[in-house]
Amino acid sequence: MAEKDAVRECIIDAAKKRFSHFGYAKTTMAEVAGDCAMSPGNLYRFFPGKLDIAEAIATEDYSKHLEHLRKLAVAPNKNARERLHGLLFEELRRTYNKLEKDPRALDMARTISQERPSFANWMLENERKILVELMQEAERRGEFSIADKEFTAEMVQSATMKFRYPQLWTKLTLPKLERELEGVLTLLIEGLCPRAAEARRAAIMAHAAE
Amino acid sequence: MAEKDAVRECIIDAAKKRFSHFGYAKTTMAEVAGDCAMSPGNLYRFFPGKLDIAEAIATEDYSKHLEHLRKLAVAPNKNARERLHGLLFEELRRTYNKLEKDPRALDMARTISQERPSFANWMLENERKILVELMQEAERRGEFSIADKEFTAEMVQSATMKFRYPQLWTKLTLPKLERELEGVLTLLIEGLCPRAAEARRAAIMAHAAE
DNA sequence: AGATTGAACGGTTTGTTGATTATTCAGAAA
DNA sequence: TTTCTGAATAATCAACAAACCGTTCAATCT
Repeated sequence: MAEKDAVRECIIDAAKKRFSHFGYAKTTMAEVAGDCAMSPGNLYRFFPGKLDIAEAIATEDYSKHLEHLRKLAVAPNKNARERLHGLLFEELRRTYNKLEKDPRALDMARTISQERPSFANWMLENERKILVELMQEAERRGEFSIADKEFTAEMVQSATMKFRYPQLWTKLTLPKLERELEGVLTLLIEGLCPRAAEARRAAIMAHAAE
Repeated sequence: MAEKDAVRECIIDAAKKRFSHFGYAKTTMAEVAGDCAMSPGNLYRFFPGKLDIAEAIATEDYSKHLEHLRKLAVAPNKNARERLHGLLFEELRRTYNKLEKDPRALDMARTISQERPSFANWMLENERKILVELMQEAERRGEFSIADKEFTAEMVQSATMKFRYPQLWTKLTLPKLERELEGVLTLLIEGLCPRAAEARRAAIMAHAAE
């Protein structure tokens, strides 16, 4: 079984290299098999298909990212706004940098989420869970008190959708995107009503004074 | 000159019928010219090109919509939240219905905003102006008091982007979209901070009592 | 038997050719 | 002269064939 895992790893490694160098579409199963000194047919004893290799690569990478996000969501030395800021900005920057460093990654990402909508959904769900964790932590600390956290998390995702899909960026630079995300974040935290903001500031000061 | 305008109108009418019946791509300039009893070459004395005919049709239709939105933005018998609600929901419903009634409209819309990004930009700008009007009216009535209205309008558009692009709806039904927009709207108005919502309610009651 | 191969199959992509169409413009019509 | 035409042009599209590639599986090897 350890042997089998090693072979899986070899396949993933070879595919990772070829996908990022030539792109998902331009990489053939025969090539990946060749890199691992096996026949194309044999790949199918380890993965159901080409897309599953890509999914495995994406999952591996994404899991690390998720753990990072989870830490940001409950960082002890930051208040709720700072934690949400950290979360959303980390996600924007990761996507932006990945895209800039390797434009081929976009093709692969698009193929996966087109062919396997459940995968894209799973990512959103994970991030939503982290948002819920953030809000629970905020409640524990008396920062926010949100009745339906799951629903609110969904709404936060909806409102920040623009920053998750590079197709919607239309040649915007990272600083412009960051400025816009900062604005949306402020709106989400404080709302449009001005007295709300005043009340919030008062609440923070009261909390700091005690 | 009145003569010329009549011919323009004839061309627009003929194109409108053909575009909505057969689609933008499947309609030829020769056909539109034939409908107006003229040669294809002659169309170019009235419009620089095919896309400009489509743009004229879209502009005409959109202008009516804009006027409607403008009325909603300053409706005297509604408070700021209701006006914003009316605005955003009207926009969502218009897009949804237009799309459901005539899926060909999407092709034309996509072609225009792909080939003429400035047109899509112009529409966003117009709607942003209306949002600013709404906020100015709100300030006049003591409902909101927003420092940088232009920027805030941009942020509201950013946060509600999902509801403006059918490509992002992924098989969602209108009721689901409306429920989601309602949630985002609440978030935008009240913010995540709970004391803000309380303060807002208090402010409304104080305003009603005076 | 279980693991592995590689030829065979069917679906997709690619490349090519012919037709269609937006646009132009020299000249006919008014 | 001004208005309009319709053939000419160049660009795009559609259709078809060939090549390619993911996937399967009967045959081979260990």
